[in-house]
Amino acid sequence: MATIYEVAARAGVSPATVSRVFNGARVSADKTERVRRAAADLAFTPNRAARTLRRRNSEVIALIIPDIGNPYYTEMARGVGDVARESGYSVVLCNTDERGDHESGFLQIALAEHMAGVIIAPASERTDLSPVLEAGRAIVAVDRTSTFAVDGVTMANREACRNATDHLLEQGFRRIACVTGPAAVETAVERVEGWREAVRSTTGKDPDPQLLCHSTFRVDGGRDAMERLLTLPEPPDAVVAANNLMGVGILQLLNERRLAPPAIGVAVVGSLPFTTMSPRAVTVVRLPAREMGETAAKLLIQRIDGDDEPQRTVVLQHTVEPAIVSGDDSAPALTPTR
Amino acid sequence: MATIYEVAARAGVSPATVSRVFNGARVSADKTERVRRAAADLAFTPNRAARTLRRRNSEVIALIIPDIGNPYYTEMARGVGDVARESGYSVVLCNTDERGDHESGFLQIALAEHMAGVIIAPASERTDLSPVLEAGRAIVAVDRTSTFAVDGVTMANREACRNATDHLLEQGFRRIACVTGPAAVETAVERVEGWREAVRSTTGKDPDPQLLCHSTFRVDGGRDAMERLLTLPEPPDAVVAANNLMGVGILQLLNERRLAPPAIGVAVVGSLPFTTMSPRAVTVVRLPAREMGETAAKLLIQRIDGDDEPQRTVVLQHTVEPAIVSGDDSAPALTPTR
DNA sequence: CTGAAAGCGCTAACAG
DNA sequence: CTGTTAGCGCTTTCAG
Repeated sequence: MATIYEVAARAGVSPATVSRVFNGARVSADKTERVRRAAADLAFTPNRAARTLRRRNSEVIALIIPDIGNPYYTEMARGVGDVARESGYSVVLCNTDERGDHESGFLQIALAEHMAGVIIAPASERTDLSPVLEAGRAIVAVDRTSTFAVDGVTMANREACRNATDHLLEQGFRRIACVTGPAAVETAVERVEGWREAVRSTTGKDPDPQLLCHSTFRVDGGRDAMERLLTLPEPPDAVVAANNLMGVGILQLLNERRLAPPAIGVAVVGSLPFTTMSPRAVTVVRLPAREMGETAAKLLIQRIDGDDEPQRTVVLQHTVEPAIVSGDDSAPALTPTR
Repeated sequence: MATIYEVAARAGVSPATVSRVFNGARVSADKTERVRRAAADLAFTPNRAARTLRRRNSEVIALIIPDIGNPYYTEMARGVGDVARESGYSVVLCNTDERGDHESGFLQIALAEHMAGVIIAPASERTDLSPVLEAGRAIVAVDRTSTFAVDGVTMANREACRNATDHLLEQGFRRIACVTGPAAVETAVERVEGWREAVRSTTGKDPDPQLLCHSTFRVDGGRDAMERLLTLPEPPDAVVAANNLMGVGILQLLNERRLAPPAIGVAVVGSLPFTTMSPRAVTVVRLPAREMGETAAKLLIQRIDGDDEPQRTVVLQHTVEPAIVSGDDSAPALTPTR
């Protein structure tokens, strides 16, 4: 690892000039050329730790997500990565497993490493973002909002789940269960509201509380919840899954029990990326995860670049891919794989 | 962000003593206590850039993978993360999208940031790892080997695919296709060999070359390949997918064409984590991805800690979860979800 | 056990 | 446009 001094010596210029060449400051063509050549000869790469120390600012963005095993977040990560790379930032992915302690650990590290900014899907609405704010670092919340004053990018969760439920109602289902995530997670709660709204506005009354199941936002969570629902004295005739993974779990269990749709109505909020069944019997509400990542990254980079407009929140719109209950079953699947 | 000097002043000691307290060097109990208190009061966090600059070594490990959208790699990432965290390292995930240029970019960054080590699933056998080696940094290759002299952790790819194919043969299939990844990817090729071996040893002759399909290691790749295979004058009666995502694509297409197993035999090398079908009709060869990550992390940390034994390679064993062709179909699925 | 002091490699004034 | 110089915050000899 050659240093700027060795390059300077070899090129016959001062270290400052070398630094300037690598930072786009004005340097005569002649010296620029000599520096470039010397740097190439020595395989020089600027020492980022030194640069960060000096500038009190690095070129990396932390992306903190609750579940790296969920394709929804990895798709989002792709969006963040693409936009960030275009602007010269690297993204480091931090997986909290929905644990608050890991979350604050990563936040800590982001500050200690002087990272340029952080994009976080907070495990809780009350995740303490104040250290970041106080340090004057850029931050944007994705997927879930925060009680702290930060920019945000979210989905229209209530509407998404309402749309999903509406499709089930249109198909004639009347006893529709809702399987959602932990009550502490905002998206889980908002989606329940959408479900309740839809049922209420069609049937004129609140859904049976027994039909609401909280569980984890994972495959197991969906399985467990569905299992519980099936043991009800009066089981549901349809179910709406509040996230993709729960949808997978629900469908797995139903398949095992020989209850696959259309025997029972199923709608899922979120895409089923790696499903192997023809998804035509399931209503899927596609959430633009990648776009969410891109938007968050753009917002963050604007802030890093000094934008100090008032706090903003962007709400992204979903698209509904309705189940086909009857019709030409040999047509291609409606849900594109990628 | 308080500095070590402010903490020192508040505790009435020298900066060196503060440093010692935070690095586990011997300091009197009295001063240790005063330093701890002062640090807490000031919410002091050591500046990592400074520490890294000085020590020429950071506490982060780079994990470079070709496809963050593949659950196989995210499972592996979990394994790496868990082991690393236990030893006080943070892991940053770098997604190359199977692109050599991104790959070398990340390698560059890892060096420039003086990261403690890197774990890489090389996009190609010939990915240039020499800069890392020359810098004396620890490195281990996972999933795929390297022509460079580095430690490695891989799967028994040939055997895995051979086992998968054998199960198909045992079920009586005789015209078995193999759908695999790019010919440039080692795992893709090794798995083909396993297929060929199995076919040869049972039928006594080489498989029909038309039955071998190279494509991308993704869902689309599996779909495309399967589609091609079905147009053959003499289509296969079974197919072995060389990775999980291709397996998903193949099953999707077969479902759409109403050709789902057991109408056609299917075996997959790799788990089907988010599949919604009952997987009992499909032979799955489970690859211990998480364990691979854990092993790689342990190996890497040993090297970081100065171990200079000769180069090592660990080969992990898979487990076969055979398809159930006949029998009690209402039993639980054989493939656990998590 | 503790403090003083010298950098790690880079950038950013400040002169010239 | 270019060189000199003074640190960024931390660790680590080297004395004491």
